Amino acid sequence: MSDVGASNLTERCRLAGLRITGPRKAILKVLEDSSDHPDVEELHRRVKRVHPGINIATVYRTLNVLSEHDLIERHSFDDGRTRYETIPEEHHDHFIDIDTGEVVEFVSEEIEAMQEEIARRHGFEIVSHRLDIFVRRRDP
Amino acid sequence: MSDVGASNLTERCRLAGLRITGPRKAILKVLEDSSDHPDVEELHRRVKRVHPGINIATVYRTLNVLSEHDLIERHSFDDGRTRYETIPEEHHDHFIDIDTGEVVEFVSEEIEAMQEEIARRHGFEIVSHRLDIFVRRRDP
DNA sequence: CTCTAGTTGCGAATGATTTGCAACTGGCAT
DNA sequence: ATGCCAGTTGCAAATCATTCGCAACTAGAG
Ligand SMILES: [Mn+2]
Ligand SMILES: [Mn+2]
Ligand SMILES: [Zn+2]
Ligand SMILES: [Zn+2]
Repeated sequence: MSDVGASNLTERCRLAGLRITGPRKAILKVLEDSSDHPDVEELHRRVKRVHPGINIATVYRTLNVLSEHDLIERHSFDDGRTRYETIPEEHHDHFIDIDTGEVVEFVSEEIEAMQEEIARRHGFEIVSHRLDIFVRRRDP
Repeated sequence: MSDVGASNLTERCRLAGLRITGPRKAILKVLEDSSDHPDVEELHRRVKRVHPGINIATVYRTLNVLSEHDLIERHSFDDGRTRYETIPEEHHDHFIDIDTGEVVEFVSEEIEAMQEEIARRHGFEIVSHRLDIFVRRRDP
């Protein structure tokens, strides 16, 4: 039970030639189960619940490996620690509520298209980008 | 001689109630004279040329004060160190050439407008944002 | 089952940035 | 001009997130 949706991330790891060890299984599961943007400490905390002995250095190393293989995404949001999320179905950018720290995702085909357009005008080819919009709830 | 263009930044500091000390004069001058996006070490190097005794902790502290008063802008660009630039006449975003590290500025009214639009749709008010586009020169 | 390169735990090392503290010094008030 | 004192500085030590060295494991190919 609970094995619904054969772990895509684990399969992708295998394809990337990564060993599927106990600590990694735990980390992958936590990543898949997370729908927010946790930092390393928080991921470590979550992973310990299923794999108590895990060391935070292992979490760091595994996240680096996963991110080098483009299996997860790394974010900054300017609060000093790096945050992570699984690669989404569809690319999105983020609103960060500066009052609550809440992160809200959004998609804008128009903005994406305009980026391509302006990059082309400058003779550049886009490799990646990040659009972080720091916001505050509208006074109603 | 060379005192052309009475230092706007210094005046803004005075208005903000900051003391204009020797070390600060030097830092402000370097910031005004820089048209790139130097990091703290580089700024420290440049400041030492006009004020040899300055300590890097002072540079850090001053940059923090200036940035808290919105007199300069802080950037990340994902290379581990924080970079700075004076607040520009007109807001702009950045291309970062991942091969050379070169930073190129651009302005897109359209993208700015779309951000406002989408933020409004989500019930947010934009406080600030950052759009960093990591690029590579087009194969000609 | 064996063997080995990949992985892990642990503690020490890094590197950027911050901080405690005593010694200075702008610049407003006499 | 002179004095005063909160803001500032230099220096060294402390933080904080992240990385690394290394010896002990172990996944998984053959
Ligand atoms: Mn996201
Ligand atoms: Mn710029
Ligand atoms: Zn985007
Ligand atoms: Zn912008």
